[in-house]
Amino acid sequence: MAASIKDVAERAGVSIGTVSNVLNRPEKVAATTREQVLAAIAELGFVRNSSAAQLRAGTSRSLGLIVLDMANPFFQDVAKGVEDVATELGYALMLCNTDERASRENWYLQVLEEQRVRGVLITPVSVSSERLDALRRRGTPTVLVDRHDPRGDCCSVAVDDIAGGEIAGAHLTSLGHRRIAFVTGPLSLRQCADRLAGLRRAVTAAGLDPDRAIEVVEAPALKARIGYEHARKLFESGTDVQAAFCANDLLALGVLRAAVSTGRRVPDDIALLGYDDIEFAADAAVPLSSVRQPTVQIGRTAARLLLEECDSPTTHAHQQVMFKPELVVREST
Amino acid sequence: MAASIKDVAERAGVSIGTVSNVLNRPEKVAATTREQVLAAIAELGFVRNSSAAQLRAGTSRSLGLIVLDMANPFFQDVAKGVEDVATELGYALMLCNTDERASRENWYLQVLEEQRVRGVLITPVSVSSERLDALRRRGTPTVLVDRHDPRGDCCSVAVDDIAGGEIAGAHLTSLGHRRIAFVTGPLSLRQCADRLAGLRRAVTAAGLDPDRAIEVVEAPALKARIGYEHARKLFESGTDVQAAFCANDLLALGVLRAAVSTGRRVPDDIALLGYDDIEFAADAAVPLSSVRQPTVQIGRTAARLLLEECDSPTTHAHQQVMFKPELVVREST
DNA sequence: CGGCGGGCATGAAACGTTTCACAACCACTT
DNA sequence: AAGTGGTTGTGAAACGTTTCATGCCCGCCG
Repeated sequence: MAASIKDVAERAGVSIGTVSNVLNRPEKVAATTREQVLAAIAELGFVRNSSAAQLRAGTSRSLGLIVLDMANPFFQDVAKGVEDVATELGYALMLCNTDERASRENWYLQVLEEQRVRGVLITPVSVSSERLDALRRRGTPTVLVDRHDPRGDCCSVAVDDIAGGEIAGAHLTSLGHRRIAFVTGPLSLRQCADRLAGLRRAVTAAGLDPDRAIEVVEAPALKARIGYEHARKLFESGTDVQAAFCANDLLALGVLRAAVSTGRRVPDDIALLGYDDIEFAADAAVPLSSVRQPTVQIGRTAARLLLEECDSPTTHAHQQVMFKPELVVREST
Repeated sequence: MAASIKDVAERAGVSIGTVSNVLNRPEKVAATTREQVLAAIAELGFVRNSSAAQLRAGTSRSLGLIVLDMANPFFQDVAKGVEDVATELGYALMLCNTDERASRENWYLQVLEEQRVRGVLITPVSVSSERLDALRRRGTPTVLVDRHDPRGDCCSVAVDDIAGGEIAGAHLTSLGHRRIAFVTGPLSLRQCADRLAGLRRAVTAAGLDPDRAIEVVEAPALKARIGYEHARKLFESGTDVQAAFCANDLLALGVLRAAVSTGRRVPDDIALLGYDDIEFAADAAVPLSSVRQPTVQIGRTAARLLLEECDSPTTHAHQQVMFKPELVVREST
């Protein structure tokens, strides 16, 4: 069906090898020959078959990125960072969405390994994955994103959530707040637990008793709707909290809605601090203060670590990169 | 390096063909032989090389999806729909982000064609693309997403934006509003122009003069920040508009912020109607009424059309599917 | 007993590249 | 005239599958 390199060779009246050279090392072939070959390529609409190229080369020029949820702004930004670096270096990116399902993660790992991708960036569904270990064992470089590798047998890029919680707590206590709600998703998520730990540390450092200063509101998901419902219940209970620190911006936006709908003014009646600094945080009805993670940079760094390992697998030493988050103050605190 | 089918064959003491049969038609192989082969596969950690399989088969089991911007919730939902259908049928998805740059679009089209993907779903950067036409001419099925193909030589799935504008206009006029602001992105975008056309039609149908009833506020981008700035200017000018229809939800959220910050009450002082019904619309400080597009269904439909064309290229007839949007009323109107 | 058919396994060809050792040619130098 | 070196081009092998014609073995029927 499609024209092959052989058809091009015949048409241009040269050998197959020469066509291949025009494609891969044009400077090695005489200008006139090259012209003829290029003309033949154009006439036939030839497009290189990368399966054949890969088969022969034994390696592809593509990366896999497996994330938990592409609807999550965090992963979008990470993906953007990865994509930037990848396209810059001529790698194609296979973007894979697990929806937090282990079965899909395994399926994608299988597909990527069959495709012989050069490397894989992944935020695994659970801490340990047999298939992932197998992939690594067989020699495909792997980088963990937003996860820390306890065993140090691959690179990882994460953000220090304890530090993030601490920054948040320091900010709120320095504004004089003595009763702080921590609105969070399931504390079984490391992220949430760490942010709480950091908050407690900061509150303690400010000379308060964390058990009395912090009121934990644990919600079942990190969504705006859920934040709204829980905050509403909290407000209607006649709470005395002066500030709410939320485990992510969506929760915070939900809390903001609850505040507006119960007639509270932000930040006068209640201060509000989010986490992630999603793009929309700055444009909320009351622009939201937030703890920003360097998401795009996480992606870029992860991609660079991966490609470094691909390029020099022997000299490469695994690194555990840990970024520090940063406070962005707007009108809600 | 990696174990090949040949290694497996040796280890299991069978021929290469038999291993291939175990992989592809297990029922054709005697149970005991199959066991041995499977054992050998497990021991060696064999993973099929899909480049070789593809090369031989001449066709791959993957699709390409090229979108303008993965940060846009519209495309996220579309992608989800496509992914659902694709994985269900065992196809892998290559997700490609052009960032609205033609150069990237061309690069991705090249990569996808080299990979011999089975088909391509695309929202092209511009109306006509030489590379895209070439791809189609060479026999790769193509479906346009959120675009209408004027020439009818491929399938397309889009949404009727004129109808959307009309629904919006009918809703607002039925609420008694006589002066309506249309806050929009560049009118050079078909989407925006169509929605305005629909709005004018509805206003006319309500017995009003569209030139006097509608105040067009054309902003340079469909972003919350921009919506805030333009709405603020509008409000401070002492306008008499009673309602604002926004070309997308992000603009509407910006307008909401402007309303809140200038002390206007929504919907009493000003009614607000968005477009797209992004997930967050329901959880804004004032839950936003919006015109919903069936995004996930667009993705599913597009994928199904594509796979249908792949499966029966001869009998397939191109279809131009056009969905109608739907009004979702919440508290902002 | 001879022949036949079904169930399984085999071996080789083919897919479209890349790569590499080698050949052909030319221009110089000795 | 022979040798040297450099520039271009050639042809065949190899990559790991799938597929298909072929062959083998066994049991059954006549």
